Amino acid sequence: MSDFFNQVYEVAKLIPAGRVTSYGAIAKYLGSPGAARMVGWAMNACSSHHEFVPAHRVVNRNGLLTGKNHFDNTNAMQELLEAEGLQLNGDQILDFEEKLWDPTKELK
DNA sequence: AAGCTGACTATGG
DNA sequence: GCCATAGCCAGCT
Repeated sequence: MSDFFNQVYEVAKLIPAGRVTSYGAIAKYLGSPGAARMVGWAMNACSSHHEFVPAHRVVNRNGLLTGKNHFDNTNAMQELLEAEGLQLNGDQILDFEEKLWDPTKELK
């Protein structure tokens, strides 16, 4: 498996509970701004990773749960987020900017 | 082996 | 403000 995927997983696992980040933010942190799709792809392949990856804490730049379709149950993602203290309006994360955890700012 | 695909994003009409 | 287009790059068929 490529290092890119591993790095995506590594960053994803660093996201604190109750916080979220965007695909683009991770891609940028990994040095490939614009490769947000690869981050999403990495999430899709996270089942091949040996450890748990909190893919539900990664959403698109609008705070929309675009990847919920890829969970076993389409409610699983929002339920997990709500269980972590996030407020959701359907697929939309409320106060997204407050909850946003940007690796390029928080880590570095 | 070559092309298609995708859980994104930014930009232009 | 919504639709179309173009970069992005690794895995899958």
